[in-house]
Amino acid sequence: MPRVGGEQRRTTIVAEAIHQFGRDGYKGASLESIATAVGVRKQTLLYYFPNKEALLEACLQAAGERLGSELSAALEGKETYWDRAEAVIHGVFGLAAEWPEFPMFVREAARLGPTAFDRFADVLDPLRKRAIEFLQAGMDAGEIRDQDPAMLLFTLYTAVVGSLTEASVLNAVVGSNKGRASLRRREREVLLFVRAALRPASR
Amino acid sequence: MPRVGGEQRRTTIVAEAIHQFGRDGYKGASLESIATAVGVRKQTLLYYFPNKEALLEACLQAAGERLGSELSAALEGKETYWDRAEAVIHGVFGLAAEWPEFPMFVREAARLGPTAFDRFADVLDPLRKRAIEFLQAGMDAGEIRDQDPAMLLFTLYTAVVGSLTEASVLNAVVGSNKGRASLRRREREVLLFVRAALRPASR
DNA sequence: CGATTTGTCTACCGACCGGTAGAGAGGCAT
DNA sequence: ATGCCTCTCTACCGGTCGGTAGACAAATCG
Repeated sequence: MPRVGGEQRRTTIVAEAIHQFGRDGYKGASLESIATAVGVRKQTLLYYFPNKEALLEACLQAAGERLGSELSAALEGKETYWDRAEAVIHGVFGLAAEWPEFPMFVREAARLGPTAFDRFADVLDPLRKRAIEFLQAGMDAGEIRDQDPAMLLFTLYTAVVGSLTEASVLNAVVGSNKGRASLRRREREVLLFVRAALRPASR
Repeated sequence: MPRVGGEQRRTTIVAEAIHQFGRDGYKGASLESIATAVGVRKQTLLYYFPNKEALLEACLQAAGERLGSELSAALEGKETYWDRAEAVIHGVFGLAAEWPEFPMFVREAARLGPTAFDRFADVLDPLRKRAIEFLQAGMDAGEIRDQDPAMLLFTLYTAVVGSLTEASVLNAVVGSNKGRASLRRREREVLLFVRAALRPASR
């Protein structure tokens, strides 16, 4: 009976839960299989989290914080409009490379409805606000094509997350999407796409 | 005991199953609840489809055929590059307007893995091939920014489906996403975005 | 009209899932 | 050493799910 103890157990359980919630969906992932993967009995898991929903909320919180710190670090020192946009996209793709289940988990969180998703989005709200201000400023300066900045941010989100999560579609449309090479290719494609979409009408 | 009989029962069951698979996911939707919604017992449903997976396959087939015929009709008579691209996007948004669970079901199908998704994609393969040829021709003619046509098609897919399915994200980023007005707004945004992304570098 | 096919039902089963109750083992402070 | 707190476990429960067996009625056909 290995006694790993409090906080560490908690975080490994959350990490595994994010993995399985992302892979199998909230309903599809069972407490039993999450516990087994961690090397512990289901009841041990229920000692740390009173029920499945509480575990989900901990996962949402943790995922939000992780993405937030990742993006904050990526934005460090980036000044121009394009540098910052590229840093965000590159940061998300980097996170996806080392943690493939993360994008799938975020999408599952969105699927579960606004109540669940807000738990994730609230952590990122400062970044969201900054992003919208930044896009608006870029438009005012004529560096970015004029449009609704919030809708633009949403469209950018769907393009990035979509290209990270729709592996089956990629397979059907393009073929061969395994491994890091495909990920890099998709990142490049999204970067080109976004650059083209941000570019003002006449430059 | 109303005896609706063969084919009609089948199609109403498939329609309801697409609805619930899209809303609750494949695992989350139970045969019981699908049957009840149709107004029939679970065992009647199992009379038409030997098991849950067979029901899913019928749904994938039906969804593919429906989308295929929708898009074929939308493309009728459209000649220019932009007209055709716009017709496809407008067609998909139109289908989403009258059948809100359809995009969610497609995304769920993609989540279930390539095996399941291919059942849906195979029906659309002729359209996929035509789309890639069309994009390539547009690039050769200098009407569309030069890039990998297959990857471009994938990115367009993610932008359209994402903006139709990520309602929770839209809510968190923009606020107010209920009703047809929001759908029209998203269609307009996707159209602008895609137009900007397709536009050649110098015009 | 009787037989067969088609469609719907009741009854039930084994597996699994989320969650409860509570025992017991190691670490820590007194 | 004793007692307490933290952590992990075994045992079990009620509910749900996918699926089987088979009765039975309506439609169809000879």
